[in-house]
Amino acid sequence: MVKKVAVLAQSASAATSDLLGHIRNSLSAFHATELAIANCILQDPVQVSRMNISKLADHSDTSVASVVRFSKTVGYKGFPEFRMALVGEVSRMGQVGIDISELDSGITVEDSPAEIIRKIAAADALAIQATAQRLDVASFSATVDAWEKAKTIGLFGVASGGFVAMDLQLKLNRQGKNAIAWRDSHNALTSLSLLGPGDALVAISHSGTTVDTVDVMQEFKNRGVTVILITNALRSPATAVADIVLFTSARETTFRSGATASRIAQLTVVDCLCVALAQRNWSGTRAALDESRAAVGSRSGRKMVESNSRKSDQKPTRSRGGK
Amino acid sequence: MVKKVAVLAQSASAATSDLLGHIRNSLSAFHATELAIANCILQDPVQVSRMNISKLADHSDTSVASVVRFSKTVGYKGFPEFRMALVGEVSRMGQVGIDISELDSGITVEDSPAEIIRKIAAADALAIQATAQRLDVASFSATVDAWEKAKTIGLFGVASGGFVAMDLQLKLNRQGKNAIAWRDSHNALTSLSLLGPGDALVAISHSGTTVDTVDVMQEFKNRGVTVILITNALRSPATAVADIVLFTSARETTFRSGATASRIAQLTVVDCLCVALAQRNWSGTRAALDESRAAVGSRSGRKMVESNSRKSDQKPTRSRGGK
DNA sequence: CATCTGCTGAAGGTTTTTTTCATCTCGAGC
DNA sequence: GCTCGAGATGAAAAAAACCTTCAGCAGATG
Repeated sequence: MVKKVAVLAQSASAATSDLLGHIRNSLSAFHATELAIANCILQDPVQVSRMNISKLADHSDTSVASVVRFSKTVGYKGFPEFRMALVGEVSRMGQVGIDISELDSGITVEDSPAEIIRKIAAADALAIQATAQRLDVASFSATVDAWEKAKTIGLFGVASGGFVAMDLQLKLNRQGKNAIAWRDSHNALTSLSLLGPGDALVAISHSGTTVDTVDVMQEFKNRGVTVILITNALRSPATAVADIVLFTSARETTFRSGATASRIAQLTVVDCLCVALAQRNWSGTRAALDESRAAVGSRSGRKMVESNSRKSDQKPTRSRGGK
Repeated sequence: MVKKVAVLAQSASAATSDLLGHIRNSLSAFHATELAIANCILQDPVQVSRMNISKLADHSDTSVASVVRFSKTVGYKGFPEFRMALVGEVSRMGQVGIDISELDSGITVEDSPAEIIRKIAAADALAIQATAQRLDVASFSATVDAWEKAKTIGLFGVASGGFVAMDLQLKLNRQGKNAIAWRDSHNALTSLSLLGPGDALVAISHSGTTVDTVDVMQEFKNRGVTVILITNALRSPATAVADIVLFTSARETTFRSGATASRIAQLTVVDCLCVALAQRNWSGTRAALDESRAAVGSRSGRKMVESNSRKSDQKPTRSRGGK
């Protein structure tokens, strides 16, 4: 009787990931051989999903080793995993037909308001699910470790990434964790001495190419700070510098100004991290939360019916009693 | 070396047929070991789709050989083919939707990191979809009308709602639309005269009960400004004041500090609005977007190559990021 | 009770995938 | 222009996954 209790994670929502879109997005970051492989895949995903590694290497005029490397680059443990993902994608495409490719076409001038809402919501929801599915659990845990260890956490992001950074500061402070958000490199570098070895810096950059962000990351890294990067780009100057990289998987559609889907994905990641951190030290967190809530409550005055305040008092439900 | 000319027809049709149903139907025709395997698969197809042949043999207390035989019995050339079919099936199943019952259980202290990620992502994705579905198109269009007409748009939100407001300001400015975000009532009321009849104020409040927000809304309304509210609460002091209300549908789970799912829903709504606004005046928007993009572009290009050469130090932890 | 049929797992052979390592390319610095 | 080094690439060895063969065993049948 072999009782397998192994919590081999990543169970249910295994389904949604926009693999092909992600590859198409990253085309510019690929090398010659990677590009050849990527083109092969994009050109006929169905065929490729039926090939084994040597066939694909052959078909793309590269070597098996390169295919393995490619699989790893796009975020899988090896070729079989990659192929599974591709099979899933193809299978879904076959079922819904246009659903995913519809995102590519983006939004047109003739779309009705209802259409706009539907398409954007679909893109955003997909971004979240794809991000969650592809998020590397090891890097995720490493980040939480780093945060737990850090006396102070620095946060950096420009433009819309800055809002995520500020949001994160708010969340960490609420837990009683020391955190400071900077939104431009000058301020960040001026405060360089606030962080030191054992501390952590979180940089948020959709493209990973903003020069200010890379500069800040490098400077802090030189001081021995653990540098964590949240980005959507598989390979970029920023990923080269970072100690830990957390990837989001968002595809932008036309008509959308900045990196909105990406920011939503970033928020989700950040939220997951905060919850994981809170979970590590539940009693302490609860105390801090209660305090900050009390402080806000007294200001909110009259009609404090907020559902939050009720929920916070419950302990999280302990699920199973024994082991 | 007898090459079996496997029944290709089978595997082709398998792409669209109901594999799990097929197995369930055939349960009675199976032998002891086959039954064990079948049960394993039916019980948790998602897990099984991730196992290799020996894991599955182990998990079902049978042998590798039996699993191969089983795969052939169900109509495939071998185990890999069978597994691909299963992956496809699972992938399609997952597409249908998120298990809602899961959300109610919330997050427990024992949840693994992977669990946390999955649950939060599901909650967030659900919030987006629910919001999109329930969003009242009439109110939505009315908001866009109001924005189009307004010379200046005021934006107000406190705490995390403030970030959404600032984000929105960024997006509107990028389109060449005049918008100002305030994050506390004092500043907002000081700038009261910036808005007048024909202009619009957007207030963002998850609960709709924050007293500052209601005050600001009331003051602007008294000046003849069209007041738009984005909130999650069906009835609140704020909804009573607003001219137009856009509802988000986010459920918070335990263990989550603020209203994260709610904020993500707010962002989605805001993004839809911006796109709809942009659509009304596409050519003008595109010009503005191009301009702002050019301005940013010239800043982020230059140093890419230089930082590449620094890659020597350390690579980011990739998939196998052990300790 | 002997025999037959057909399921079963272990062992060994085959294919597929991963890792390692020597070679190559390209750009930076002198 | 030359040298040097970092990274990219493919060949081949090593590892893993998979399939086939074969002997053992249980239950049915004459």
